[in-house]
Amino acid sequence: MSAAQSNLSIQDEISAAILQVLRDAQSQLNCEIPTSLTLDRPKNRDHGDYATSIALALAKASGLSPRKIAEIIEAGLKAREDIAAVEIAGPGFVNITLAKSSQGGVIANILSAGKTFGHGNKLTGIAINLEFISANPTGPLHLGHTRWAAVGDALGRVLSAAGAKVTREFYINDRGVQMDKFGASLQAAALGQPRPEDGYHGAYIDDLATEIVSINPDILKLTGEEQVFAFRDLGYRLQLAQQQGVLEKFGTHFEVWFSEKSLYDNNFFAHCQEVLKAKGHVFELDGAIWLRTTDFGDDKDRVMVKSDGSMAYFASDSAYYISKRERGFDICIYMLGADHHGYTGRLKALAACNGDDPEYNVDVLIGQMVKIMEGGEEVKLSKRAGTIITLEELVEKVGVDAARYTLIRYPVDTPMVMDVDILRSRTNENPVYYVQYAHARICGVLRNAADIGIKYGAELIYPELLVHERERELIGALGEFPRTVAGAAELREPHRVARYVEELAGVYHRFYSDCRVLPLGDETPSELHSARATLCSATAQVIANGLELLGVSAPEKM
RNA sequence: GCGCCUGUAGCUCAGUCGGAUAGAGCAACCGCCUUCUAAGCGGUAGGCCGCAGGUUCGAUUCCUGCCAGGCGCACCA
Repeated sequence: MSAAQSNLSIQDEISAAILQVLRDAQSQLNCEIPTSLTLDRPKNRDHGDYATSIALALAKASGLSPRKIAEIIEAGLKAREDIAAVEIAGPGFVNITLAKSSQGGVIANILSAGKTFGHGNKLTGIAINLEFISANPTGPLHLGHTRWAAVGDALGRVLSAAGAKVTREFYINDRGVQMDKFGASLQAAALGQPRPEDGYHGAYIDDLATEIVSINPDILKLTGEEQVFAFRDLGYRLQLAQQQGVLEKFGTHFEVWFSEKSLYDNNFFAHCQEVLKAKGHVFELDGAIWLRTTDFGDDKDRVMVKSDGSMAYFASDSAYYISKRERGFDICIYMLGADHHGYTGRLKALAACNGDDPEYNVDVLIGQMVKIMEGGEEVKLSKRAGTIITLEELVEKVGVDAARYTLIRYPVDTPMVMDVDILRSRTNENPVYYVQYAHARICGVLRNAADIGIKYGAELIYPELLVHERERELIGALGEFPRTVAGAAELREPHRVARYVEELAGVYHRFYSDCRVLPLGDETPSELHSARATLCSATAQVIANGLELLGVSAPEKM
């Protein structure tokens, strides 16, 4: 049975086979057999296509020498047709070289799966709430938000590819003192008065105030609080619409825009308080209502309702979490800025107070700061002062693809520096071009193939002809895509997809320079030309699928 | 004081359950375009993987301590 028919990748088949061999040898090994193992791709190609160190790992428990265990594996795999050679190396590594013909399975899989190649079922049936950005609707989205706009969206795509049912959600902080300060700042700007000291000072406030007055001139006739509220509410609507528009253009789409204010509609908060109370972790002290999060490892208990009767921010956090769970989400992912990392403990404790498993139901990702350099100097960020780099400005400077790609290709827990000058340059200092160029290059080759009548496709794989070292590397790299996507989903690390796609692009470029795809001059078209063109089309598919997961375009021409 | 994150090549950074000779791009130097996109490819050079212990057959990876940098520790939002 071929890999395509079984819908299992060749690695999966072989690792399953090794596990079976080990289980069959249970009596000799006399130790617990692991339920899964992954085959590594050795860096050194003398070590075959795949390698495992399982024999070394089991040596101690079984009391057998690693080499002895390796020999058992070798003997058990020998009969397989899809394996050309099994070698035992060093202290007990098992190196496996695939049969040429079996390598074709990867290409067949890619061509038959098309856009869904790389998708898996690791998270099938799991409903995930993915909350990110969640900016105050009091100003434009800045660079920190932009990192999440790119990474959060990509993570959503990756989780979906792994089978999860993903809902991207933007939590709108539309109540509380920040909103009131926003209203007061807009009012002051419209009336030509000095802004409140602790208000918003960016230049956008003037523009927004002007826009509000032109939409609703009567607002100037209002007085006092009524006028502040009118500015606040209209300003909120305009600013939210502005954020939504910018995000759509950025390719980041939210299924749900969740209003914090709505948590207090229809007594929802009271309901949440009851839910938590019933679980036994709510108490009163000094006239305030608390959640005893210290029962579950938080460093202090948290106030929900203050002694003056107003709602603490944590009241919203609690109600919002309850809402997510009651809406049926199994896993709630929070993507927060580094300045909010202190939230992790209380969010996990909150889940525990609700009777959930904080390690499973809550997943907090902390994103470190983004700095931006331009002209060799750091552009300082200060939202209040208004000298900010916004998402829009960044996109104007470097374009959506470069912005998204660069933000995604680093793990979020490392601080990153974006150099605008580099991102503007169209060289391979700029990895997004390197990858996109590989895709465009392949598309060019395939256009030419069509022009001169070289056929390619699933029935023209000819794996036994693809014996060149570069071809082997390329096929091997293509086969890694599904595992990369699954790992990225499981670890919540979409940057792995970006790194993978860079690696794949590099392997392709090397293949391209060493292996002529199309006939040269008056050379007669052969099966090898078709085989290589087919390999090219599979590669283009995988690069496109990878870029799709990042929300970055895969151009056919550059 | 407590907590989270980070420390890998001159620079920017990869390196999932511990594996074989630690990688990429840039910067430096040397090569490759009369035929598929040179936005590309090949080569040279560049490393106490922060420091010190520990666990292990084996540690950049896990544990402890220390040093350095960033961030946070409200009845603020």
